[in-house]
Amino acid sequence: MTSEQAQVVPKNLAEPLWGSIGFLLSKAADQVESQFATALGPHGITPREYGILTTIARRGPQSQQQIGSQIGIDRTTMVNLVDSLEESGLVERVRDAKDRRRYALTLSPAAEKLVHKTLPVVDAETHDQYLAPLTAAERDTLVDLIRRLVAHNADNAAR
Amino acid sequence: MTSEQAQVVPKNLAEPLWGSIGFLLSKAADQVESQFATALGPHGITPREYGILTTIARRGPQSQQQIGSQIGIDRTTMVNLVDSLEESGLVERVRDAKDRRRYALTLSPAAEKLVHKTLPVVDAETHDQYLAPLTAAERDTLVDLIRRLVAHNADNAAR
DNA sequence: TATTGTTATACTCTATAACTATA
DNA sequence: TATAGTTATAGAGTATAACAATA
Repeated sequence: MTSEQAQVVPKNLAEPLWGSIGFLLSKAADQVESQFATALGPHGITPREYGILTTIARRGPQSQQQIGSQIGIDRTTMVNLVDSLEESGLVERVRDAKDRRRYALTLSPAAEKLVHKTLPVVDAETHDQYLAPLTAAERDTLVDLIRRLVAHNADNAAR
Repeated sequence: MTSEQAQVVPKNLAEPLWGSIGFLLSKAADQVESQFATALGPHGITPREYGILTTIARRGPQSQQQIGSQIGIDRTTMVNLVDSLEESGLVERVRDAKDRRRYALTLSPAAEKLVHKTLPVVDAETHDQYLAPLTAAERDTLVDLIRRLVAHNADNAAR
């Protein structure tokens, strides 16, 4: 997989790049995001907005840049996303009293309910569906392997 | 990972979404592509152009749409990519004699050399570096798990 | 009528630079 | 001087519609 091609793959999977870990990761990431976006659609948010909401829920009110840096979104891109969340009535831009340059992004009651009741179910269902072909042990293994890869390559990454 | 958050993760990895397989896959895919793009840069091609070249090399001359469908690139996007490869002298647009609507994209001698001598090395080095934290057995496991996921979700995928 | 490649167009995502208000 | 948020802008990547040549 790393270098050469003489790999035995299922018939319909005998595409040229099916031995490439990069191609596989890219495909898998696209699939998960697509399915997650479809599942989130009825609730009026996108996967990235989900990331913002859950980040606030777990870490408390934070500035836009703090949130963006945790989930890999530029501060200029955060502006539009927070605009959208604010228009949806899910997030409020509250000025940080200690530093009035920044906001303390806060979840609305509707967002609290969404994050703690609805979204965990959507998240679980989507992941269960996507990971269906794997056993519980295999799922744990997969997460462990990818987490180690991402951690190891986090520094070097150009990104 | 599938649903709940009470996961034990390394300190610096205790980000809100580090238990989400979708977030991890997305991060990993970004890292690999970034590193691969950096490695390919000196050779004048991008990861997607690499995909086109290797597809022609393995399956022989094909139409732009045939190639695009195998690596997930729209036919309108293929036009620009092939333009670029043609300007670089790596690919030639030869009319298919049996169906003059389509081309039989062909590798130039320079591309043949690149694909068979240079790129396998670049590919191997990039993957070895990215997969460094995993043992050989773990690498095989990873590819197997992701391949099964991608295959299983290929049909349902909205894309 | 249908299909391949093409062009024009638009939409999303992202990033850079410059501005404002605060520090 | 530096930082958080904002705006304008531009660049990738992608997708839709319409067209010419060919089937």
